[in-house]
This record gives sequence, C-alpha cells and structure tokens, in this order.
Amino acid sequence: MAELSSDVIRGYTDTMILYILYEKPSYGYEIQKMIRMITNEKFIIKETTLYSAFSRLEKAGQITSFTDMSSGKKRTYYQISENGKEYYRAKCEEWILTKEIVECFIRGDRNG
Amino acid sequence: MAELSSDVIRGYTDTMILYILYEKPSYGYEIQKMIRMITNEKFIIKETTLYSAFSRLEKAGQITSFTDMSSGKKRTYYQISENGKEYYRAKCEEWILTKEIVECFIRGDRNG
DNA sequence: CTTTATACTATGTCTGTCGTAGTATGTCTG
DNA sequence: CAGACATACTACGACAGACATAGTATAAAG
Repeated sequence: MAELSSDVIRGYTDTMILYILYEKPSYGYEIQKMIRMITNEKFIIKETTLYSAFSRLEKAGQITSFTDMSSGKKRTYYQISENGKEYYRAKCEEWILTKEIVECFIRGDRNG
Repeated sequence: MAELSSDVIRGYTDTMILYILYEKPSYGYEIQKMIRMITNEKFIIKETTLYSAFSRLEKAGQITSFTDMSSGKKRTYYQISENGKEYYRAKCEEWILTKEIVECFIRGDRNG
C-alpha cells in the first residue's frame, strides 16, 4: 500500500470534520476515531491537526463549541453552524472540480 | 463556478509537471500554457509555484535540465528521469487511494 | 497501583503556495 | 522606430496547514 502524502488531504480535513458534525455534535477524540473507522483505517488524522482545525473552524464561525461534564471527563463538543453547513456543501461542489482537474494528469497505462 | 482553493491541488502540481514531461522535455512557460489548456482554463498554475516545483523536482532527481538557445531566447528545458517516471506512477496509484478517502466524506444529497 | 485510554493544550518547525517585484529579450503594431 | 505586449525567467518574503514533540490531567481496567 502506497503511503499517503498528507499534503493531498490538506484542504479536506475541515470537510471531514464538518461531515461528521453534520450528523451530530461531537468532540476531538470521537471525531478522530470516526475518521479512522469511516476510512477503514486508511486515514488517521493527527491530534494536533484535528485540534488546530477546530480552532480555525470556530474562528471562522463554521462550528460552535460547548462543554460537557456528564461523562465525568470534561469534554469540548463542537456543533456545526448554518455557515458551516454551507461551507461543507461548497467543498463538496469543489471536490468535483478538483477531481476533474487532477484526473487530467493521471494515467493508469504507463508501465514502461 | 466555485473558486478552486489551491490548497487542494497542493501535492499534485509535481504530478502535473511530470505528466507533461513524460511526453517530451519542455520549459516553464510552455508547461504553464499546457496546464491551462489541458484543464480547459480551469487551473492556471502560478509562475512562482511552477519554478519552485522545478528546483524541488531537480533536487530530488526526478527531472534534469539543459539550456537551449535555438529560439533566440535562452530557455531552460526540463526532462523527466527514470526516477521521476517512477514517482509519477506512484502518484497515480496514490491518487486512487486519496480519492477513496476523500469521497468517504463527500455527500451530494445535502440540500437543507 | 500502574498501565492504558481518554481528552486535551502549547510551542515550534517545515513545506508548498503565492504575492510582489524586478530583469531581460523577442515580436508586433502604428 | 517607439512603445506595448509576450516570453522566460529569478529573488525575496509572507503565510497557512500539517505535524513533531512534549506535557497536563482524569478515568477505567487489571
């Protein structure tokens, strides 16, 4: 299996997070595990990448946060905003274009 | 048309260049125009991005360069190496995986 | 009672992209 | 023949996102 250069995913980590939050509010550790599961262990997001994405998204008003203590442990939950939903949908649109562009330069038939 | 954030393509500019050089040696200005054409004006690579990619690729041994004066103007041509061909093919493989991962998080059916 | 899992925060580095600017030559147009 | 425009670069610096490293702190499990 080829190692995945994370530069490629760069620009789509926010989308991954928003995809998960679109369903229900969640928090760092859970989101990390969900990304692992969803991608069938093919992609494991780094903690630092994840938490820096949270602050970026919150600053941009795409998510909001609240604290929950009911599990005994203090957790910061994140919730997607209308803004964030719009942004997510825009990213999905953009993906189509991205794919189109990149695939102009991909060949499967070059073996020598 | 959604504006394409170049962060997305990041990690695939090298692939674009190598794709073009896989056919024949070429130089900066021509490669830039070819990328425009191939993507049907959908992607226009910045000069600085292009030339910094050249030095990166050359340093990594994926391309080699030679100077040509026959057009009257001095031009630096780049040529793909065996190394570069291998790298290109690996990137094509990787793209399949990348697509798979990103598409886990893309939905076309979220309109409200 | 120690390991393991959970749930983060802080700090700094690195890489690729891009803005801005400048150099220099060739070609076209009035 | 002058000035604009296309060609073909180089230099420098800024910035954002990913990540390495490290550390804090609590809860659950054996």
